Amino acid sequence: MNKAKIKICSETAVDHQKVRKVAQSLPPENEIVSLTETFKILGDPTRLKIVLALAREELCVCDLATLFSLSVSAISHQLRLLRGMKLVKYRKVGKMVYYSLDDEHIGGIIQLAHIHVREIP
Amino acid sequence: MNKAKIKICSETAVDHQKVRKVAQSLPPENEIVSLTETFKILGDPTRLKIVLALAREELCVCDLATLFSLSVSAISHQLRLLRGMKLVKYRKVGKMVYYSLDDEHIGGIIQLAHIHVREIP
DNA sequence: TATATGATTGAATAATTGCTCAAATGTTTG
DNA sequence: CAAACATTTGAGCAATTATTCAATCATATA
Repeated sequence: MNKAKIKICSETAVDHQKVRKVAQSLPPENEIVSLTETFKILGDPTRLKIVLALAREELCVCDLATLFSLSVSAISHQLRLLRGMKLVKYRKVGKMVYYSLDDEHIGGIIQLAHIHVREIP
Repeated sequence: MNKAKIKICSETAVDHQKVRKVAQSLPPENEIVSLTETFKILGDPTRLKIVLALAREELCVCDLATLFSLSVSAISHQLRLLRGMKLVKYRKVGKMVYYSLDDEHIGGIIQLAHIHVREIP
């Protein structure tokens, strides 16, 4: 019931056939939203750095805070988001919590994007 | 001169050797920022849909507005950002402006992320 | 030339977000 | 048990942002 035709442009400007064809070829809305959530979580320097660091070494919250000169709280907040997206896992050892990457794909996605940005100049 | 040691955690908690090692292995700051900009621009449903649509067909602003039931203005604003990132190119034909994808990598990045989100359940 | 139309732009607004600060948890150890 | 410490959490705040609205630009055509 959301598919009602809303008139946005004059009929002459819109190529309805093309529009319909493209509409059918797009992924479903829920997949698009999941995709954007994946990209969004990598779209912040702090979080991306955390992911890159954890891809190399298992680190505790203090290590990450020191590494990026940020407060422990700020790191912890971001780790919570990364946990929510199941991108990182953790291991408790006494008071300390060691985080590491928990995703096989994210590394490849970042690597591909890295190739991309290197070619931009 | 920004490397000054800021004390964040007690010395015992931080594994300075590991931190130093990871710090050296990370990409330079400017590349990280470029990476986040790439991910950020894909991290919005409207923009991602535009990119996905333009990857399939060359479309005018009205086509896109109709396709996603959004105002021409909203689409145009987003297209401006995509132009700024050189992800789309355009072709003027009279009053109309036809947009299409202008990047070889973005498709692969989205495709890889798509595989990722499909495996999440 | 005047009008209509596709597109762009700038200002305004509401929503989101990343960080700080303060307080709370959980665990170790004196 | 109390103090210290690593971490988490929630509230608050400043900055960013996606959309709308109104105005403007550019082109076609009547």
